[in-house]
Amino acid sequence: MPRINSADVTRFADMLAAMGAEPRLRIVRLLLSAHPEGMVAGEIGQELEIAGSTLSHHLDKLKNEDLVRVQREGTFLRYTANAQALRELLGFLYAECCTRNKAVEPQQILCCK
Amino acid sequence: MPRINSADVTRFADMLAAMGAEPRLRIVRLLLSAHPEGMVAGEIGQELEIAGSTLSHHLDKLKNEDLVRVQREGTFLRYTANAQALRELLGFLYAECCTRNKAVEPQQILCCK
DNA sequence: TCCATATTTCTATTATTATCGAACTATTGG
DNA sequence: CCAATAGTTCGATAATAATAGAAATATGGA
Repeated sequence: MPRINSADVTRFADMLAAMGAEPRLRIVRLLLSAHPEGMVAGEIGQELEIAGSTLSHHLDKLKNEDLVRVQREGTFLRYTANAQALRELLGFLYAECCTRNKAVEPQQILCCK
Repeated sequence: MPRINSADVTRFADMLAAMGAEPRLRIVRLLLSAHPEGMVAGEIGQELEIAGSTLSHHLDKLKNEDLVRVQREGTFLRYTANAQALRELLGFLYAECCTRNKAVEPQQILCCK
């Protein structure tokens, strides 16, 4: 069981905050649904009807927490969800709720049939 | 697999936002570590060194998202983590990452050995 | 080089959030 | 009823975040 230190808590809080805004949660969902190809910024904005500059700001937040990755494709920028980061976040929450304590039984979660 | 609608996304975003502040994430962690007994407000504030009025504000946010429950014990108020709400949040994230899409393999998470 | 397109960065505005002392409310015990 | 204790609500301030139009930057192609 990994040891969780103060810096980890700060980091996971930041990740949760990044996902804790409706436009950004929608962005992450959309990128997951398009995983692993991801989507270029314009497609995301069109799909979610977010103004370009606003979208850019949200993508920047997600990028700062390493929840999404970006790579240039000519004049486009392609964003993808970072599965590893999401894995770590889920692992943290599981450790907190299911492993470290007995608040939530693992088998009560969807994935653990 | 449960169908996720727009209202769900809003609700989960709000829950993530509630956990996405370091003081509140610490509160939830603390309450989970004391689960299922929970802790009275004063103990939480003492442990985390948060001023009373500030703590009250954070507990209110968590309560609004139903992430914690409260009950009076004489002159004390005892707060407990709401395991069911956490279960739903974890289930949602799992569905998004592992089930609905293939971004994160279930067995890569701690709980699914 | 110049143009068109994609996206970001800048700038400003508005809205939300965090913090905490002070005042208030609730409960128990005398 | 009064005092003591626990906790919340109020009020003010400061900090952070969201939004979006306009200007700037980056890329590729004519």
